[in-house]
Amino acid sequence: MSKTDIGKAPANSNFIHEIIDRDLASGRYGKRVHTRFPPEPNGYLHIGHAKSIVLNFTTAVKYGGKCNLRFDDTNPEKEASEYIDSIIEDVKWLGFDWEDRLFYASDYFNKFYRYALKLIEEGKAYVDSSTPEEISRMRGTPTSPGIESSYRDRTPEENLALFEKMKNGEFNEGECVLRAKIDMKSPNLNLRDPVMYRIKKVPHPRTGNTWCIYPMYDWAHGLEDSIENITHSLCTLEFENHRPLYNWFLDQLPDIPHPRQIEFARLNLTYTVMSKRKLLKLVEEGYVSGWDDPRMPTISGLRRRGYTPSAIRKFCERIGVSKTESTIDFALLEYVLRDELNRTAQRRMAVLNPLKVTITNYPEGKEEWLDAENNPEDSSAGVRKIPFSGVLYIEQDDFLEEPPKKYFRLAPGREVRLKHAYFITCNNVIKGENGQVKELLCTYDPATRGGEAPDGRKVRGTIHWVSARHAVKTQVRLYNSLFTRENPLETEEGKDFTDYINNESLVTLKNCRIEPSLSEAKGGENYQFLRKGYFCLDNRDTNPGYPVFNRTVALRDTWARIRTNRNP
RNA sequence: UGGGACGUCGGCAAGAGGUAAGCCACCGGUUUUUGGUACCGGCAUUUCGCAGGUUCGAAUCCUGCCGUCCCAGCCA
Repeated sequence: MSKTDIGKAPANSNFIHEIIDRDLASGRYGKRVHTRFPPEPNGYLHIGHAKSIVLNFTTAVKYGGKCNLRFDDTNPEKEASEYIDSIIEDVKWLGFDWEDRLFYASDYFNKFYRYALKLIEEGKAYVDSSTPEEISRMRGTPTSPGIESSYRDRTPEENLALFEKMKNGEFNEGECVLRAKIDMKSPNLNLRDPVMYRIKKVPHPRTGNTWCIYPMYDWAHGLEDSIENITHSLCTLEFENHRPLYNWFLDQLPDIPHPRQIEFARLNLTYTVMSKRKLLKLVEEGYVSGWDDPRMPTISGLRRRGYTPSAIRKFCERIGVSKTESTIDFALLEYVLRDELNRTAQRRMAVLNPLKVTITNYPEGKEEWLDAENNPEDSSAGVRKIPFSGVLYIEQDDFLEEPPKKYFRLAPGREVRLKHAYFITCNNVIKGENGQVKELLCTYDPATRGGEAPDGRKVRGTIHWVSARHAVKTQVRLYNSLFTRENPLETEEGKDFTDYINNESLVTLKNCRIEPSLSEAKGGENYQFLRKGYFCLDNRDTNPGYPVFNRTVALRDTWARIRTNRNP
């Protein structure tokens, strides 16, 4: 799907769209649909966020509406502009356009403040001078009601004065908070006089030292939505319990728009973790090289790994939107990716674990340049020339001295096709001191140039190769799942998710050989290394003369499956 | 001894009283100069968490159970 297709094809309906359909029919929001993606800039975006981004933006497109990008920057302790920059980059990279609607909750701090004043004046909010511990204790538990603070009955005048002092920095952090006066006996803990403002004498990335009181999520979020005239505020399931509070705050301000909050299930994927806290731990404790480590489920990690924005979008549309907590099989993500790359990625030949092959009957010093199609799925991709000579490398896996049944590749006395080149037959095996295969002596059939035998004889196996003299030495990184468990959070006694990190999640091969055309590979482009998988240049670690490739995803490997099924 | 939500194939997910879509995974097979791709076939019928009930007819409606998740931040 190209960027211009966004929102045109998807539109698999879901329960949220049904709600919107009804709102549209009833004219509830003036026939408008306006959504928003509201990240907190306290970490990097991951594929779970992509689900929300895709949902919000494509929903807007489907209904001819708009979608804002809004930073929910209400907690300067955790937030940083580094994160703002990365989030902007990632949403853009995913292919979405918020036009001129990039907003920040912090831009509304003044409005929030004035609305708070209004609630105080109406006796609906009060300054509580209890300690955090007292407030926590008085909140009660899920099964027992809370008790009212002794400060709950302060007069509006008193509260106004106190709140003013809070704003002016006349109190220390933790000395007091502004609370909504709702119901300490509510079975919903969120309604037990929730905190609206707390004191934080911390500079804010955007407002600097202007404020030392910062609004809490519940107080801020509905107002942000209302100020931006959002119609449908989509969020994840854990905010379901907050919806009554979202509505309560807006009900106290009857003159401003009141969006509808709808909750959906967040994305979980097998063999990875998705919480910012856990991803941060992986980064900080060095389990991965950074937020953009290609093993990370972050947008930046997937990008570096070679995932395309369109594959991520397609994936997000495929998984559906519901309220059922679910875990998507990572294989589905890989399927969607392969499905795209198969159609778009040019083919190249690369030998990951080289085994030398000498063609004994090939004229000394001769070389020839053969035609190779760039993509059998797309003839417009054209052809390229690849060099052939008397000394080649093939994959170590593609030769077996004692081949098992159904093994179609090279073996002593056996003939195979070198893709795009010739049939070769293995005559001799040269071994090293430890008995390891060092080199193969083969003969080629000059009549099979291009890979077809004029006498019509067939070979079962076709393998890839590179010309030793022409090949470029390179590093290839094979990535596997970050964890060995489908659900790394399901831990045994005394263990945590980091105990299940897959020590084969990164396998670095330093002696690979690629066909010469690959030395012109560009970052951000995907190539299929024939019979191996899809790879892309690692822009960060590539050195002049020594390219580094990341394996984006392997090809399906039926032979590997046969093997494991045979001896499990 | 609370409140809010959710239970349809191994994983997602349609389904809205008329007799269980689709996709991934998995298993067979065909084609193939990639053991890739493509294509064909199989994969929920005493079956929709369980048990009752209503109905000519129930995954859909009613009742009661069971299971899972969320909530006691001055995080979002």
